[in-house]
Amino acid sequence: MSQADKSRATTDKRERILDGALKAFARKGFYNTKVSEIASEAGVADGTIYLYFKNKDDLLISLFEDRMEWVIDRLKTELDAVGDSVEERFRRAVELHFQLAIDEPDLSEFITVELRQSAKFMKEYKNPKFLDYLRLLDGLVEDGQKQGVFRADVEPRLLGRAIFGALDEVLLLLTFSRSPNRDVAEMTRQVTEIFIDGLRAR
Amino acid sequence: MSQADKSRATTDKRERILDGALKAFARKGFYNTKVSEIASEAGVADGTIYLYFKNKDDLLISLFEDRMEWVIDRLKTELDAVGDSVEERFRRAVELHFQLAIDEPDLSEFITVELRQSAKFMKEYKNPKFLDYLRLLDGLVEDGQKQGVFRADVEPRLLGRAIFGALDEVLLLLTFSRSPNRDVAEMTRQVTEIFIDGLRAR
DNA sequence: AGAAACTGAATCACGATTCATTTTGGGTCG
DNA sequence: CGACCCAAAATGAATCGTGATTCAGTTTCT
Repeated sequence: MSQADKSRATTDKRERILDGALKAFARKGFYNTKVSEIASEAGVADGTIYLYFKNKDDLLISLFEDRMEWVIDRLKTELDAVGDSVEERFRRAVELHFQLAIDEPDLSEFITVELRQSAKFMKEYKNPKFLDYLRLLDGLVEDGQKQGVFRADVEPRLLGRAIFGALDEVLLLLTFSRSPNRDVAEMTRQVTEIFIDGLRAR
Repeated sequence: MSQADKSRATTDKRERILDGALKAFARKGFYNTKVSEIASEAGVADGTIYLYFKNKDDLLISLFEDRMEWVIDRLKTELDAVGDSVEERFRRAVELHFQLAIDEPDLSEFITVELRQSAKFMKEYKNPKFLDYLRLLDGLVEDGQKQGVFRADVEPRLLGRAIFGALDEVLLLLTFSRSPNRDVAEMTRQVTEIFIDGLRAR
């Protein structure tokens, strides 16, 4: 086995554990998930998990960082593809946030439900990936202000936070609503319009 | 001791336990709080808690219901006092939500952090008080639509949810920000204006 | 006195973590 | 090539602390 392959195999097993943890946490939440359940979900022995992660908490944090990074990269890529119009970029950000409920239901459940809980238990640890995501959102507000499209009398940090809250709560609704996939496009339209019209410079 | 006094005393001890639980949960979260910590915070023996609550989960649920009811009553009262203008009522609702961080920091932390976690572990149990609060918010949107002040092409339920998310995320920010009480009035102004302008009928 | 409320030490199930043992897999040598 | 060796990786049964809950005994009420 070459060095590259060996490192690949290692990564794969680590990834299997993260996958298993995501499934398990989504299903029962962090505190109600047994390490042995994660292990069996991942198809490894209990002890193996401790070869890749210091402990259960570390596994949670690692899972966050890994998946948030994925979400952030996806958002950045899609925003780059969409051009310069702040309105259009904003709309796309909203749509992608909601789309997570369809594309990655487990991840969606994990993020919406466990983020705060962990924000708490990580009181000292400053969840940096979450802050990156917030920065992306308030960056949109800031850009809109610079372009003169958005009103200048609001703080981007505050609004970014409010927007994140709104998006995440709707994502939670989508994630848990048993009702057949409500129309993501229409929900995107409504939420986008409210914020864009509210933010627009007069 | 009269019947009224006895019931009062009982209520008091129950209330002491709820208070202790609130403090403890706010400090360390539900899963990291020991029943014995709640007991000592409340000044009762461990076993006494089980005379008033079936188990730790039941204590959590009871605490939710009790405190959310208080929050809802407070909001209803204040909205009644404020008159018919939807804009003014909306502004007041936002302000009261944020004000919780100042008035009741423990409760604020408890609600912002534990609500989702519990929404999860109460998957079957339909947190009715939380739904009442949502209903109050989408009721504002609906009223605005009926009065022709707000646009009719959005679903109140969706917007109520988005608004709750925005408010709660900002409340979280206020609750955890060590920075000296940021200006609640100014934050209220900004968030209120965005939503009202976004919702306004054209 | 009798009931109700309360107490807190003891129980007991649970589950994260450890570690002695086994398996794997590539490198070396005859 | 096959036998052998070693280190790294993996295993999973046993350990061990923890903490929710119980309940026999005590205190407080009426």
